[in-house]
Amino acid sequence: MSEDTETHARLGEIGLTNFAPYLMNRIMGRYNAMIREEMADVGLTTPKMRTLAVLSVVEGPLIRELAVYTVVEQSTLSRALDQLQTEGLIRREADASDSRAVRVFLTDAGRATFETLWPHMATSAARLFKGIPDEEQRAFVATLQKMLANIRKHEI
Amino acid sequence: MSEDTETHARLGEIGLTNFAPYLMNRIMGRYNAMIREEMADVGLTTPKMRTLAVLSVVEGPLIRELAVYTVVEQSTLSRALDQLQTEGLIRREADASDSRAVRVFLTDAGRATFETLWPHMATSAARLFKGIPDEEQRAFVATLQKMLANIRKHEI
DNA sequence: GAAGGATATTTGCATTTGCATTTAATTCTG
DNA sequence: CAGAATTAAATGCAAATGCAAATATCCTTC
Repeated sequence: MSEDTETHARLGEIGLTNFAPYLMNRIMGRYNAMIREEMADVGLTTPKMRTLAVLSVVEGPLIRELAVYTVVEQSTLSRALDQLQTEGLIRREADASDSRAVRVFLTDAGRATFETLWPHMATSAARLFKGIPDEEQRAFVATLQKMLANIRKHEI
Repeated sequence: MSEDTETHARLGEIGLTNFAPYLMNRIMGRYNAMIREEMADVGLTTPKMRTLAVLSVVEGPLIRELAVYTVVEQSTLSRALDQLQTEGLIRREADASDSRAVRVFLTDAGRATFETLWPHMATSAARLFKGIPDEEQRAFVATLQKMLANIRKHEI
């Protein structure tokens, strides 16, 4: 099936505000900017903040897995981990069965730092959904999960 | 109303894959990466590609408006416009009533370039929604529009 | 109508980013 | 089991980014 020969409605016909990727970029652009401004005060960049968030939920992932979860380039992540390690918020640990691989863990200090961050993230997320009924929110998340399954490259 | 004292469910309780901002970042990370890889072949960066896309729909916006639409920092956009102008894809034009302001227009060459890009963008967008019924897609976009209204800082 | 403040864009500069490469270790194949 | 191919992570380096400052213009107010 050659997708090249498919015909698509023009963007002008759909309209920018009916084109889902446009809306999602606009929304996440603002959401991420809000979080970033708040985190900058505490000396955290987006990759560092996301690392803490994911590690609060996922125990000891490999660095390459963490790169997928955080949606951060592996080389960028590697450097973010250097900083977090220096600050004592995470620790790297060699994988038991594969000595190329490195697993990453939150330290107690890292977990404590994330606890102070999370309310800001949760508040921003709640603001996104203000005035949107629970049922609609659940349907929205369900659609997002299907979309991720459609597009993801990695099995995690 | 102090939001600082609100209590939020922990991220661990919600689960990463039920947290909408996480899902949206994962999805748009992959979507944007796919587009970026394809555009790199043609010498277009994300800011340049988005500029062409928005200009195909919005006639002669101010640069600061274009920055909002494209979700690109204004200084970054300014430099992207330099390149697009050099390549003959857009032109800047002084605003009639405010000589500080600059309006941006697609040239014929720019429009032609976008026409070749759009099928890729549309195909990637369609892939996101593969297997998702039309009705669900419409509901999803409607929710996105509400979310944008909730979070946007600018009146455009 | 002049001065002070606001706004639109560009530019200087230091930081961040990402691609490509390197290093190190593992797995596959004949 | 040797050697080739693959994989994980770190690093060198050029390019992209974003903040802050500069420049130019406009608006307000007295």
